[in-house]
Amino acid sequence: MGHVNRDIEKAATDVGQQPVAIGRQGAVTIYDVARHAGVSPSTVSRALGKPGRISARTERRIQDAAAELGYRANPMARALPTGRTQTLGLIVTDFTNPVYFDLVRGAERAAAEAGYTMVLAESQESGAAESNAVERVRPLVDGFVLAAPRLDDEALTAIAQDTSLVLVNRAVTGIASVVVDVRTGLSAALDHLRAHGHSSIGYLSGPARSWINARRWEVLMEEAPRRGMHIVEIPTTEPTLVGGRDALPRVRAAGVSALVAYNDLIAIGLLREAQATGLDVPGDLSIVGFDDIFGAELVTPELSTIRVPLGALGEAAIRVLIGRVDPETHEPAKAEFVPRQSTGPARSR
Amino acid sequence: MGHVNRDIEKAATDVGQQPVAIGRQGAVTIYDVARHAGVSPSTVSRALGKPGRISARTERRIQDAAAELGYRANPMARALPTGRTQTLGLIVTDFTNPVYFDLVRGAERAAAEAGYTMVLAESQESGAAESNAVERVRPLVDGFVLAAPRLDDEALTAIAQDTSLVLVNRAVTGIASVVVDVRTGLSAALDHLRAHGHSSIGYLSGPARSWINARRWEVLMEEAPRRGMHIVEIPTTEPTLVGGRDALPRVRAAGVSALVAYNDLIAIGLLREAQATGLDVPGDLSIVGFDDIFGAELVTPELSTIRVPLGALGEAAIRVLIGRVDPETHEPAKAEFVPRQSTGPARSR
DNA sequence: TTGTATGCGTTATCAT
DNA sequence: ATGATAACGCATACAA
Repeated sequence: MGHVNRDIEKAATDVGQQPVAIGRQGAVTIYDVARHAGVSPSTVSRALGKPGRISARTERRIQDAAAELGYRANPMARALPTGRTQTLGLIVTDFTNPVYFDLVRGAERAAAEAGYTMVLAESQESGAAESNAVERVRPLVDGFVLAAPRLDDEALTAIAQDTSLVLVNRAVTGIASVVVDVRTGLSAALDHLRAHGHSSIGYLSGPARSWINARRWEVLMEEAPRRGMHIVEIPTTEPTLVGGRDALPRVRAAGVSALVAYNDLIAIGLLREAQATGLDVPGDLSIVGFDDIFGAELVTPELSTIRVPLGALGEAAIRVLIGRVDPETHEPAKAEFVPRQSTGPARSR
Repeated sequence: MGHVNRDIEKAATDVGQQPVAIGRQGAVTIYDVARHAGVSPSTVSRALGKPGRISARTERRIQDAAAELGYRANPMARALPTGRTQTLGLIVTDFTNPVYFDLVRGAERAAAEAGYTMVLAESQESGAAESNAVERVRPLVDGFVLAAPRLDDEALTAIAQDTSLVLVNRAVTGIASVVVDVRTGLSAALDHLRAHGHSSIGYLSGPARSWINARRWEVLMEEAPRRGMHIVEIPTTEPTLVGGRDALPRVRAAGVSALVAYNDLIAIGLLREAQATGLDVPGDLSIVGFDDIFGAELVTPELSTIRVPLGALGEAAIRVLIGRVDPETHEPAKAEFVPRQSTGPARSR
């Protein structure tokens, strides 16, 4: 699959030995810097650790020596006595789900800004794979973020007991979490649909084990009747394009004129399948997505959706994790309805 | 932004102390396991390290003890004597660029499969940010993958000198790299366009510093004339939707009937802008994208594009990095033309 | 086969 | 203000 030269790791000796990946063998240590600056290793450690506590003169000398020798601290060696790795973890269920793009970016930026490095893991579908990912990541981070975990409360609580953990889009008592307030967005969407004459709508639901799915449905159940609208839950097989596509028969059977989907993927899948079978969107069917992922405004008609500030969410999760933000006082970000072209007047039939 | 309870790190004592993220303080070590199993620490180390080299009986006993105590090796402590962290890095220019989704996933899977964990970093645009990312990641990984680096050959060579490095979509003498063969895909696209009567086409180019951009243009320059087609390079401001959108005036001025874009983002940006100004695609303009990202078949008309096997590419990069695959013998993956709806007969005008 | 001793690079606790 | 020294948890060379 690749080509071109193979990287040869230069051994300490001149004879090339292991062509394998090796950390850094001839790295310069604080001992080298100490010798070069004519001080003791511990002084070097202090000078580079907290620039306040030693004489300005020797501090300069040490910094110069470090720069000259190209000294870079060994994070592993540092982690041993301190117990902190300056590394944070992020575990998502599916990389290729566009929902996570901005979340990952937001998290990575916040982490980098605070001097942390991100380790990333994917937990596929199952709780088992999620457990694996957790166990693999846990030992080498100072804490981690779990996005939309499928693990149950008990398992999560156990994890949080000896590792700092922040949940995204999932609330468990006793565990820090960052969630989005979807009520305003959902309400706006319902108002919009009602204004267009829709009185009976369907909710294309997400995974049964998903906390936010339950939350969204819950809010819908409260807000729709309040507006004199009927609402039914229409299950999907998976929260993807094909899940949306496969739901069309059930949607037609349900006889609703408008839909709110668990996410944009489902919404788009349904939209395209509906068009493929000759339905007009929004003429015959109004569709509202959720998340506002990349691609939502690429489809024709552009997808009306409830935008979730994913980037901000990822950022917030990291901030909470490193203690820069008190989750108690900070108020939840709000999802916002974005009307586009996939919603319109209900056709009387 | 968040809410709900704050995670409290349980100190070794019963009195809660630091509410901050701390690695793992009361962790069980090989000493605990050794005591529990009635052997020496080194025996434990061996039993857990290479299950072959000690008596089967004591090995069992040790494994049981480890399991009972919930022992998990400390990667940092292990990394110190061995010099290897069992961690691999991946640096991309932009997380939210859909091109990387599959690349990241492929890489993460290959890494996980081989027992490695991935650390991820984003290098924004500039070479400076890329350097930062490299320096931040480098010390804690056994090696890393750099996707479409903006750094110059010299800088890359310097990095590769003391860290294992694999380049994706960039070739530098002396550094391992994984690239895709675009000639077949490009040729197929040109054949397709010529068959539809296009004789003059434009190439919407990517970043000037991009190696693959140069490569693609090069191949186009060879293959188009060979088919009796004219080809012109049409620069874009950035490899994004807006870059494609902004290129429309130049496209019209160039008077070409078909375009090949540096990537799908540019292609889609142009496609939508063309439609917005009343042009018909493919009636007035045929457009071919590059990469086949998520979203390429979401637009109307669906985008014809040259598919790059990103997932396989990420996987291959990791395999090369950990030495599972010899980049010399493995032959490059081939890009493949995927005709869809954005290409069609040239309208005589 | 198993135990003992030493070192990995750094921070932290003592002295000085 | 600075220097010696002991951990941190694990791997390994050597001894038994």
